[in-house]
Amino acid sequence: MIPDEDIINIRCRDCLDKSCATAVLDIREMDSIFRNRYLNEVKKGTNILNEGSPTSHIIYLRSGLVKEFINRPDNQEQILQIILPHSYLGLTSIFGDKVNHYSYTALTDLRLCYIDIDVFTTLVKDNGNFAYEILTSVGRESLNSFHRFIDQNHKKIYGRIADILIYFSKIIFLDNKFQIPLTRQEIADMVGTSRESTGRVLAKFQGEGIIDTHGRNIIINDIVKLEKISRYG
Amino acid sequence: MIPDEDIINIRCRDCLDKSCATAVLDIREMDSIFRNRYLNEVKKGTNILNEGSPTSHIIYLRSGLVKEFINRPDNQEQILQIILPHSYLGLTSIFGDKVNHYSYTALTDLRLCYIDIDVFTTLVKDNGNFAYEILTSVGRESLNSFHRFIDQNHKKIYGRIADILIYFSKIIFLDNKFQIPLTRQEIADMVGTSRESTGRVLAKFQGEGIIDTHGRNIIINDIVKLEKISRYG
DNA sequence: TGAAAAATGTGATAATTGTCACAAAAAAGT
DNA sequence: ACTTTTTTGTGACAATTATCACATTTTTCA
Repeated sequence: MIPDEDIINIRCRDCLDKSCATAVLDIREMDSIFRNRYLNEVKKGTNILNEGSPTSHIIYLRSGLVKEFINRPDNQEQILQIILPHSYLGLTSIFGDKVNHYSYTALTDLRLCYIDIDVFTTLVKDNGNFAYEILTSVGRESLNSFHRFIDQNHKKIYGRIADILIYFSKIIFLDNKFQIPLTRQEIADMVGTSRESTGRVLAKFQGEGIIDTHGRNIIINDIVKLEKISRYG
Repeated sequence: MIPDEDIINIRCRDCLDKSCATAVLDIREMDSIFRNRYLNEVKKGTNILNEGSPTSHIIYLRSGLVKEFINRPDNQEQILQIILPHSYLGLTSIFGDKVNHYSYTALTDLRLCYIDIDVFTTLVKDNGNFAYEILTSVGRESLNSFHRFIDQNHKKIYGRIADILIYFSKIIFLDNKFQIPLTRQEIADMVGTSRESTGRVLAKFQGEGIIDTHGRNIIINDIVKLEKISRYG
């Protein structure tokens, strides 16, 4: 897909989608990103990165939603998180062994910026404030994922599914009504249960009036009850 | 416990226990750490940090073993990892909200260095190479924990316990014979099962000749079989 | 060394959830 | 609009593992 001319030509310094971290860069530094970045638009469903591949670019998500996952030996997926716009994909993997440790797939149409890894590294080394911002976001991101994961780990499936619903409502869509960008299988892959169990739990929630579902359309009627289930279920 | 005079007085630049990251600091910078660090020796079993407490110092583990864990609402522990000497405790938590997200307890007697967080932050901001090294180690550390956790998540208890045994043998003690610094309950807390199940699995492994156990003393006789169990169990 | 506290073993039972194959429904593509 | 592919629902059954209370062993500490 070929981006519009004006989206191609907008400079990083003028870009409304730029990351928090880049705010600490000076204009010269922003321009160095601009000269070395490559803009790409990508269709829903496209595979963006595969775990194990070498990292040549930092990928910045300007718009759209991305699922981050790993392939397990029993060829099931483990979905780690849904990535929101204005974040980098897999920052954690980038430093160190320069190999991508996670895979990424577009859940919606996306707009991506590819930034050369050497340019990015140079910025980190030359601008301590930028380094600090990146460090902060790596830390926060990994804590978030980790906590979510640990939380889930000791819950039964009702609690896990409740968690997912709350996650999409409160973190991804900021609405009690949304269209979940995942199949039942993928929801299952996110919480580590089976497709069938996932469907059964959603049906049960529906039956109890906690949610309404028609396929991927979900309305949360009773968030309080859902939170109770998340806590004790 | 009061450290020996010569251990108190050794400067960071001369310290044999210093971290890889500090290797990129110049002497002036190392001395700034030295002037602002506080050495502490701590007995086995001591609580070093509690999740939720504000971060005032970076803690560097010079010697000993530490368990990193979080307290779950059902007041069980979830042990995240065993921390080896020459690493910082909870680097991930330090940037961002300046709150400790994990708790730490000494599994053996320890020697710790407390470094003022502002001094540390200044170094990160002033020395890009140092920032890069820290970034690398935060990334690597969080990937490691995360991977271990995900791996465990879809395994049955035999596989999980096998994992733990391999972990202690290959990563912590580098020996097929070791004294595990955890109770059965703690092993259970690490893999997310019950104390009873943990004991039963270890007894079973013993019965099959895969390991020998007398209390905390463990000898791994058949690492190959253990790895097979880890993979398929 | 002896008493108290902590850690571990035991066995039966119950709860949770994955699994299977197939039908039905929905979505995608032409 | 129609075919093909993908996704979802269903119900019975089996496997896994937590739970319980108590006995026993080991460790800790005075």
